[in-house]
Amino acid sequence: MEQDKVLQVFEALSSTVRLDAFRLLVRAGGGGCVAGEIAAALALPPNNLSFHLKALTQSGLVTVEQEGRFQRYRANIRLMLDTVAYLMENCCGDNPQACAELRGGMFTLTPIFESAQATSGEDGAA
Amino acid sequence: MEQDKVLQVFEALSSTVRLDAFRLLVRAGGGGCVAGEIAAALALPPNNLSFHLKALTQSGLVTVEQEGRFQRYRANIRLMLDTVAYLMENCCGDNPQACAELRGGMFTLTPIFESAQATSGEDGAA
DNA sequence: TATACAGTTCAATATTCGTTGAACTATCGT
DNA sequence: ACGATAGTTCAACGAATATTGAACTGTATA
Repeated sequence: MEQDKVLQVFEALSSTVRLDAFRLLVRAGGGGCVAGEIAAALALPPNNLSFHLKALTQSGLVTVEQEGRFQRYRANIRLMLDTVAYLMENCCGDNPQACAELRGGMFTLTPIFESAQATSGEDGAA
Repeated sequence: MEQDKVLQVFEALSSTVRLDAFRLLVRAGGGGCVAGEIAAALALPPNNLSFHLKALTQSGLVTVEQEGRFQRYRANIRLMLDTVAYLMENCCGDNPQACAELRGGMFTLTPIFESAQATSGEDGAA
């Protein structure tokens, strides 16, 4: 995963309306939501929502699919998890014990690392 | 976890220098880094770094501890994971099977939910 | 084809953010 | 106490962001 992409993701999530919209789509799951549903849920004028949805889409955090005259948006959970994996790369210099301590035993991140590095193939993988 | 806090976290991570600084601190683990080390690693003037470190600190993503005339910064991994948990709340309407599909089988998030809801005690948990 | 509906695009404005240089505070070594 | 080191704070300027209203594109329906 490139840093530019990661920055776009974080910037996308650093606005109230985009954060709300994304969380709504996360809750909606694979079914996603149509733009109008999001606008209603967030009580936003359509042009403003469109602006934010565009940012979310360009970041890759959401996908759009046309459905008649509707636009159906869906959360890209995978990208979000890849982003977290990017943040955690070489956490604690890859010392698992020190890392567990720092996390307060929250949950093991190892599966994230493995998956992320296998799929996004970071830098040295090639 | 409150939305305001989450927004601060994402805004903190949506700048190149803050993202770099945070990742450096993640790699450094519990030992953290002194401001000068970060400035050297990132090739930034101290006043500019100070500006960004302040934002990171205010978001809670990093902590500071004075050490003689140095300031030692450490990543708050826990907050970052809590933030991810906030994003994933009620993912796919809490349908684990649909959720696993959406994630592309990346890794199970259940431990995140449990931990996050147990500690931050969100809204409907009670 | 004409009308309504669903969303997007555009221009303008106000606000916020990031960088720079200068001055400042606090600590260490002598 | 003095100078040097480590960092922070402040003011100012340019760049980027968010919101609004108006006009626009495309799809459905009569």
